[in-house]
Amino acid sequence: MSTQKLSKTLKKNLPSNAASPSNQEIAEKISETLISSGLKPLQTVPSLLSSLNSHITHLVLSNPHVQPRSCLSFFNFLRRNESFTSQKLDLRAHVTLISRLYGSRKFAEMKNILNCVVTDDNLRCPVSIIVSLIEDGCNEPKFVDKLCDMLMRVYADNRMFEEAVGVFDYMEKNGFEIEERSCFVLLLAFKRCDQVESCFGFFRRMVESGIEITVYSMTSVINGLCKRGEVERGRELMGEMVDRGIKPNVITYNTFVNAYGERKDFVGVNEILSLMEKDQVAYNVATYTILIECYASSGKIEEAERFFEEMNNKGIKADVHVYTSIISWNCRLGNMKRAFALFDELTERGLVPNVHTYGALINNVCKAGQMEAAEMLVNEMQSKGLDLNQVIFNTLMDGYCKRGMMDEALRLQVVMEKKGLETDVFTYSIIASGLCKLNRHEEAKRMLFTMVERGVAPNTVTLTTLIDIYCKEGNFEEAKRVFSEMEKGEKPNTVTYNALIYGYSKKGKMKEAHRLKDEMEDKGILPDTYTYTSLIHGESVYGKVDEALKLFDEMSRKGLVQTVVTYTAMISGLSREGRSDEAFRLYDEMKKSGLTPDDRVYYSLVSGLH
DNA sequence: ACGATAATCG
Repeated sequence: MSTQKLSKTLKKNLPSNAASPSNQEIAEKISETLISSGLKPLQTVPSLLSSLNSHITHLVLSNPHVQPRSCLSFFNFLRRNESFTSQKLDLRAHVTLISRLYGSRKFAEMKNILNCVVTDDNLRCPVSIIVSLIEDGCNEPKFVDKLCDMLMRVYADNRMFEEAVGVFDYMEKNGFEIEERSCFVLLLAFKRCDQVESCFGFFRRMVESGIEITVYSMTSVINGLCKRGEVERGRELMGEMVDRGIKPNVITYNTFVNAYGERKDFVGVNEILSLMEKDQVAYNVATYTILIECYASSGKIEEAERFFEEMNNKGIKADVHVYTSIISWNCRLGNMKRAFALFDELTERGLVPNVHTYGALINNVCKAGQMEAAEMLVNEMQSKGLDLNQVIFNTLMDGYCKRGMMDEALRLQVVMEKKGLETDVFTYSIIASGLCKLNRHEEAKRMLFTMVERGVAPNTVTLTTLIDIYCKEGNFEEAKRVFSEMEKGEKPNTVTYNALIYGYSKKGKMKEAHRLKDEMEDKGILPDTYTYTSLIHGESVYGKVDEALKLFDEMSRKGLVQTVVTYTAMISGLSREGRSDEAFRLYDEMKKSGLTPDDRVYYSLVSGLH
C-alpha cells in the first residue's frame, strides 16, 4: 500500500478530533519534529511517543520529507527504548527503513538492519514475506533484487546456509538478477565452515543457473577441495571451467602447487609449474613461499634458498610471509645464524616482523632449550607493540617443559589465562608431557582429565600423550583401552604406535611390540626412526641381537636415518653378547656419518670388553 | 580467492 493511499484510508476511518489525535496527526507531528530539530526533542520530551504504534512508526519512516538519515536515528532510538515506548519494531518498520536507506544508497546501514531481521527470532521469516512488505509505490526498480541479494549475504555471514540457499532458490524462481559476488560470499562461508561438499554443490548450481562465474569463485571452490586432499577433483573442476572459458590465474595455480607440495608430490608440483609456464602465468611471492616450504620441508634447504634468490633476482618483492617461511626453515634445520641474518635483512628492507616471524624464532630457540634467548625475543617483540598470543605462550611453555622448568611453565599458564587467553588442547598436551617427562605421572593424567572436564576435546596428540603416560607406568591395560577407543574417533598415528611400541620394548614384551609394527604397516601408518629405535633397543636388551641387526638394516633400506640413540642401542646389544668387533665397526660407521657419540656409547663399548 | 608461527617418542 502506498503512503498516499494509506493516509487517505486513515483520514477516512479515523477522523481527527481534538481529544484523541489520529495516527496521521501524530506521525505528522513526529515527522515535523524530526525535520526541524532532529531527535533531541523526542528524547527530552517523550510525550509525543506515548501513543506510538506500528502504524505511526511506519508513517514516519515512509514520509519522504524525513531524510533517510533521520529515519535511521528515529529507528535506532525506538530500538534502544523498546521497553519504554512499549513498542516493538515490527518487520514492516524494518523493511520500510531498508527501502528508505536504499533510496540514498546507504548499503552498509541496510545490511545492518537486515542483520537485525535475520538474527531476531520474532522477525525472521521466508524471503517471500519480506518481499511482500515492499510498498507498491516503491519506484526503485532494482530494489527487490538488491534486497534479496543482500539478504543472501547476510544469511551467509550468519552461517544460516539453508536460508541463504533459500533466497537463491527464490531469486532463481522469480527471475531476479543474482550477483556473482554474493554467491561468492556464500561459497567462502561454506568453505570457512568446512562444508566443502555444500560449497561444491552450490558452485554447481551457480554454473547451472547461468551466472557468470569468475576465477575467484572457481579458485575458492578448488581451494576447498585441495584443503581436503581432493586435488584430483579440483583438477577436474579446473579442466571443466577452462573449457567454459574461465582462465585460471596465479592464485588458482598456487592452490594446486601448495596441495601437491604438501603431499610431497614433486611430479604434481612440476606439472602445475609447467602449466603456468605454458599459460604464461608469472609466479608471485606466494608461489615462491609455497615452493620454499615444499623444498625445505623435504630437507632441501639449498633448493629453497635458491628459489628465494631467484625471487629476489626477478624483482618480485619479498614480503613478511616469505621471510617468515625461510627464517622458520633455516631455524628448524639448525641454521640459526642464517635465520637471524634474514631477520635483520627483513627489517633493513623496510618490512615489519610480526607475531608469526617472532613465533618462528621463539619456537626454535625454545626447542634448543635457550629460554634466555626466548625471553629476549619476547621482550623485543613486546617493545614493538606486538602482544603475546596463544601460540607464543604455548611455545614458551613447551620450551620450559623441555628444560624441566615446570614451575615456569605453570606460571605462564596463569599469566596466559589472566590475559583472557584460553588454555587450549595444545597447552594441556604440553603441560601433561612436561609432567610426564619428570615422572609426575599422576599430575600429568590429572591435567588431561581436567581438560576433558572443562569441555576441551582431546585430539590424537592428547590421547597419545595419555597412552604414553600409561605405558611409562607399565599400565598396558589402560593404554590399550585408550588406544582401542581411538579407532572410533581421533585416529592413532605413527607417534601413537611409537608410544606403545616403546612401552612394550622397554619392558621386553617384544612379541607385542612387533605385532604393533606389523599392524601399523598394514594400515599404511609408516614406522619411523623412533619405531625402529625402540624395537632395536628392545631386541638388543631382551631379545636377539641378530633380530636387532635385521631391523637396523631394514632402516637403511627404507632410507630412515639412524640416530645416536639407534647406534647406542645396537652397539650395546653387540657388546653385551661379546661381539666387540662388530660393535667397534658400527662405532666407526656412526662417527663417519657425522654423529657425535655420547657417554653411553663409550660405556657400552668399554663394558663389552670385560 | 593463494602462501608464514605451537604439541607426543632415550
